[in-house]
Amino acid sequence: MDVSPILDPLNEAQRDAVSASVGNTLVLAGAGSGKTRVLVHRIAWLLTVEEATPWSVLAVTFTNKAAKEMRGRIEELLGQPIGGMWVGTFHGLAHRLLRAHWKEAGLPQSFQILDSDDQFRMIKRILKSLDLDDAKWPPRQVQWFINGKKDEGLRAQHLDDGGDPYQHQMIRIYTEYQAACERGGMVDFAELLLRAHELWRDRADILQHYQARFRHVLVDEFQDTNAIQYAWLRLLTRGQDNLFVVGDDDQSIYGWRGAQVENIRNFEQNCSNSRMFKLEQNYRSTGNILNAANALIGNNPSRLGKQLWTADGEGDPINLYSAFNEVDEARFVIERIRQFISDGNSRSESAILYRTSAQSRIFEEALVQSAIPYRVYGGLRFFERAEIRDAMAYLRLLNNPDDDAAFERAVNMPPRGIGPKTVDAVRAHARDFNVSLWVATAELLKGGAMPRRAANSLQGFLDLVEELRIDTAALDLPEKVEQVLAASRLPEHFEKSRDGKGQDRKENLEELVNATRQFGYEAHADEEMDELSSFLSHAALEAGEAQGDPFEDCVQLMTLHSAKGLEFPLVFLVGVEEGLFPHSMSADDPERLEEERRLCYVGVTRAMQTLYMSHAESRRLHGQENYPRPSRFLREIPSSLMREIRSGPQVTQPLYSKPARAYTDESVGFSLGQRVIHPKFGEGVVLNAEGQGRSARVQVNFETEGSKWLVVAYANLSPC
DNA sequence: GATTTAGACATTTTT
DNA sequence: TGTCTAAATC
Repeated sequence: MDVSPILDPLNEAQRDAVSASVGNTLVLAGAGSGKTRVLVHRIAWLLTVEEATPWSVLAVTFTNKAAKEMRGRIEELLGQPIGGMWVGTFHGLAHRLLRAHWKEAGLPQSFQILDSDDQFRMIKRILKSLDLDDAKWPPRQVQWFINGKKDEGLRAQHLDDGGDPYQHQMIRIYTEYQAACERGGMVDFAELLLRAHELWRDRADILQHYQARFRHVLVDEFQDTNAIQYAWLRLLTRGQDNLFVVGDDDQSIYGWRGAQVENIRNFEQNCSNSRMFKLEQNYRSTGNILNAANALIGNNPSRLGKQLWTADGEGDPINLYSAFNEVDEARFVIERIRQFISDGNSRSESAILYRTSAQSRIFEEALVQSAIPYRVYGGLRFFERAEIRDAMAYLRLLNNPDDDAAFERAVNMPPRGIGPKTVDAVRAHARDFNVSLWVATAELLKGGAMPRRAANSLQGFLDLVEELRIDTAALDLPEKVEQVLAASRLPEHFEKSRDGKGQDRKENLEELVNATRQFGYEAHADEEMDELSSFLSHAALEAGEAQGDPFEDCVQLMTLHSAKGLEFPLVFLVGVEEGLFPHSMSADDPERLEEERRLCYVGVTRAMQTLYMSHAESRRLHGQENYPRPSRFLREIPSSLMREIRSGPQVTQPLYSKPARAYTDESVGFSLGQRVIHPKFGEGVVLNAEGQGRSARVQVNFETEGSKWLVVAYANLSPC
């Protein structure tokens, strides 16, 4: 058998991992070391050398994008489709299991997926029905609590309040929420995983079937698994030693949402007969960038340990820019990007990475001003748009009239004279008789106690949905959607709204028809669901691409979290300041501080050729002027790898933020932005000056001591 | 039922 | 300081 296409493109470490005998295997894959490649080639190896059938392979990822990429690359390598293989996200695969075993999982056959927004609204409704003030019990916090518990595999009945009234109330809300989900046949994201786990845990026969089927289980980004995902994998592979996982403990940046680094750190202790392979050769970045990354991450005490290296050259040093303030920082970055572009590079080869999404605004303004196209990652995605959700609500009602979330959304959208009072009456009836909003409406109308106007509107709504269901029953999906849209009158409603977005919204609705057509072309035949339910699940599980034309050549703006897995020739890591990065919310806890450092490591290793890091001496945050010190992460990178870029005095002038002011105040003797040294406080930058003669004072931002006002006559400052 | 205004609040996000 | 939500008003 010729295995050369599988092994030849690999380096030695990769080859060892790919060709390892079947057994529990951990591949510790550093940034840019060919992680996906190993996974893909390993599967190809199993299918050829180990003679595994596609049927016997399960490969799990976290995002739909990663799943799609993996499938595509395997098929490309093998030159044939891999039909029977299960490749998907944890949630997608759990969903598939639950569809196949809905009865055993205790779900109605027509169960619906509740996405985050539906879940949020559902929680708000529960709070209202429990008569709880949502100022005191913020729905976001409740959502966080419930999902957190589910991610740990805990149901409300497992929880103990320990006498704490806060916990007690949260558990009560959790209980009510779960009951409401069950009444409506709703399953939220975390519930998918939890149910799938319980299914296998409680039904030995079903578990055995899958254990017998999946002889090979592979996991991508293993450091991001949470407790329930891990438990699910352990059940499936129990006693089989067939778990092959790839990940990097140094890139674990989702601890805050339940990911457990311990899963990868303790892999060898937890799994029998396990081996570890380290991939340390990096194919992405220059030597200087890797050395910086290695030095930085070396400050984290608890690691599995690994050193990235490259066979290529050292490259340029890392550029460090100390901006006067955040405006100057943006100005500097955009200026460098402009140069980069005029040197003949494309805009999409450059990226601006920041810790918090609020930081994007100032860069966007500067880019707009320079007329440079850009794209911000992580906005609203297609199926999250209000108009799309409105239209989907009608489709959901066709599928299942008891879908309360859909009912609430559609009942007065477009407005048809069903106000909050009317809806409240329906809600009250639904609660009292423990029925869905749809049934409650029908009952109220039959009772005849409704005011005439409201009754007419409600009847009209019920009739509309009912007629649509009958009329479109035989149509295929795109036609169905087209007819539903027309009957809902949503397009007209958006069209006549004149907030400038009306046309866009109407076009998005047309795009929805396209999406259903596209969906029809893709293979979803193996599922035993009708086309509409299948599409609804798809919409919930895969929210689609974010806005923005991905084909246009744009400067890329994103948070460090969303940059994981990407690479760019030119990277700007901005706002590298204490309080912002590491973020003040993480500063007190050593574990979270380590995660911040890993985040910085992720950021640094995104850069292929050139990396700029910048911090500002002064930054406006929440309307307040701050004088942050440079981040400790900057000090953790050896200065021999860095090149400081000093701005000339002409650029220290804040461009638009402050009224023009003299640079050099002769009476003070120092200029703004100038670097000075103080015998006790060390080096710093002059931020501000006031007064004259003996009372003249300057504000200096010291690297170690922070910002201080000093009287020039006594301070013994000297330029440096 | 749309538009205006006041108030809260401000890590990171995929499914 | 800017954004988002909810109440208040036309």
